[in-house]
Amino acid sequence: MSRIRSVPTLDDVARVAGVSTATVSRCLNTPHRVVEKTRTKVMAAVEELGYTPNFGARVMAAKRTYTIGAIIPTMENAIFARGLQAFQEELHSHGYTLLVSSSAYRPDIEAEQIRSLVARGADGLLLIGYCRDRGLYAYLKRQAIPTLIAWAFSEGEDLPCIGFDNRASMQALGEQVIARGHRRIAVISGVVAGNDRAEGRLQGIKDALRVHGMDPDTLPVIETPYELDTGATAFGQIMDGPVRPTVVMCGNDVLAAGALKRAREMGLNVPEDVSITGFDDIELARILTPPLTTVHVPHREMGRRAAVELVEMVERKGTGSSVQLQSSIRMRGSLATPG
Amino acid sequence: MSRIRSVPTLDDVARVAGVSTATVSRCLNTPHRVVEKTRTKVMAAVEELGYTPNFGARVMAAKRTYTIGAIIPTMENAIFARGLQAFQEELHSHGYTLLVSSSAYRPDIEAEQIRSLVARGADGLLLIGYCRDRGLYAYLKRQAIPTLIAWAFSEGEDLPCIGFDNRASMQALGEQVIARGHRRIAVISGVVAGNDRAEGRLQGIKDALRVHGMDPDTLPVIETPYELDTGATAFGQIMDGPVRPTVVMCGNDVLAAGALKRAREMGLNVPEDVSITGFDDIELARILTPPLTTVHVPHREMGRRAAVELVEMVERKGTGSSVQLQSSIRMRGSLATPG
DNA sequence: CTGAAAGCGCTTACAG
DNA sequence: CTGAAAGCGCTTACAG
Repeated sequence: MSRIRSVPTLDDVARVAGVSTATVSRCLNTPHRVVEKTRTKVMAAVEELGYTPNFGARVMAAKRTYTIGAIIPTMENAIFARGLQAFQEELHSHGYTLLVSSSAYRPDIEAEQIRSLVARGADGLLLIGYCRDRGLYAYLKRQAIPTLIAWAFSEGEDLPCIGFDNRASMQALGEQVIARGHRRIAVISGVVAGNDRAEGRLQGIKDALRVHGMDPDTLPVIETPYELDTGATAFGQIMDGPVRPTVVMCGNDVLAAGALKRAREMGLNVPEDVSITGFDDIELARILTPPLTTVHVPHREMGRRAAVELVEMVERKGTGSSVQLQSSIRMRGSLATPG
Repeated sequence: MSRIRSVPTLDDVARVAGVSTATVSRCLNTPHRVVEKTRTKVMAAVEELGYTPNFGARVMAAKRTYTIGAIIPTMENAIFARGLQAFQEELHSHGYTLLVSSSAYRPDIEAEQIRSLVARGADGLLLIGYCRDRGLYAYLKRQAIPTLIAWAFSEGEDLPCIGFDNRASMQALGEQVIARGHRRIAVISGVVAGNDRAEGRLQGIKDALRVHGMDPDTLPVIETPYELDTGATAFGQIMDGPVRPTVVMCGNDVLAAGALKRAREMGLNVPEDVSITGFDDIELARILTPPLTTVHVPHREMGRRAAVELVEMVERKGTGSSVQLQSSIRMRGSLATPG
């Protein structure tokens, strides 16, 4: 069969340079172990042929890809964007390439993507949150692939994590809300099933109620995907209900932005008629009118440290250690004392 | 490298199942060509060992990855997020996996990532816009890797593209602005160097001026990266200048949002004191106060069709055809007739 | 410093 | 339907 010689191989380079493939390989990977004269010759051949190493072959022979895989629930809103960008920048400075996939919050797709990334020889993996099938963890363990969990912090898990305490953070915000005199509180939560961050945030609000002697079981909660429109719809439902709350606490800033939008459409003034709070402090929060009271999360810091930690795990073959970051409350115009 | 030893290979499966590696491979890739009984036996062994094919080896032997690579300039703001999500969904329905990298608008990083994705055996590539080194195009051609350009439309290029005419779209908006009576126009543009979309949009505004007999050379333009804060800063500079414009046209919605924010901080009312326009119609545009007049781009449609087109190119080995999509203007509260 | 050769884990004509 | 074997393109002990 006639071979199409359009893509040059190591062999071609070796032939053109008049050396062995071993020498070419050395020129590319450990240039200091080849004498200058040979190296010059080889590099000229590389240049002439426009040679690029075949990654698959390289991975197979060397068992090392300098690739880190990350799977995030969504690319659509800005929740993960900032942190991921910092993650990538830090990885890049250590010589690693980041490959990203988004699972659309679907566990089955996430599982598929994990396997795909592992099979592609990812040296390490970044995953969001803890909630997933036990089998998947067993798989990761068997493949012995360094894995770090981000955007969540929890003691006593098998895998190291880097993040903050979603529950305690939201509780702190809840207590501030109550301290300002709010008693009729409603919640627009993210979908809790399979999402430990959303679950934690919801529980945090309930914790705050308990602390103040209120009954968490009567708290009105609407669960909905993290989208502007669903946030708007949920807000409408709540405000059309029999008992209007004085504050609507949202599971994240995107939901809160949707709520704010609907409030405006309904002719309600925020915060005079109703207060609204968010979570994450994405850029959006500062440019809304009024700006959003929310929980600030150190996204960039989290991304950067996740990269440092994961590279450490990959290179030192260590098990990694968990890092807890602090969140903080940003008081802005969308929260006031109830009128 | 204890990791390597513990991961089961095709050989292990073959041994456990008592068949040849060829048969195991067939069970995995072309199951209908293996009798049921053998297949059951093999699949049991696969299950028992928790076998996952080594991707590198597979790529090398089969020359096919069912992977599409995409490199976008940024993940930080929502410009590409929606379209990319649709791209991924459509690819997934065709059995392909998407791998994404972000170049931070840096040509050197983009080049590196293109080579990395190609070396990793990507079956096809999605790139944003046309501006890049000729050598890179030569490389892609030599590697014979199907490549589609998105977010831009231009006739007579080597590679097929899917997108809209950035220049004509912005011209249309510019003409509307002028038709409303604006004569003192200022522009906050994205960085034009290496960004044909930003360049096209800027030219579009100048085209509009020409059509109305105005001099494009006296148009005040500030070029700045696509960020909220830079948009805000640029807006401040413009409004602190000697001649205040009646309208500030921005290169995209993110810049416009920043401008709007600074306007508020300066105590200026939009659109009474000054009008502001954007481009892209990302979600943000609708929730700002006032909502943004902008150019609507069919992001999801673009992403979806890009996927269809690229899969076609990969599977039919065709050269692909270009698709031009229509943008449209969204008139909202941020634009009014000058007071 | 350099080369011959084994091996990485898979797929796929080619026989049987 | 199934197996033996060549080959994909690279890396890396092992010799020399």
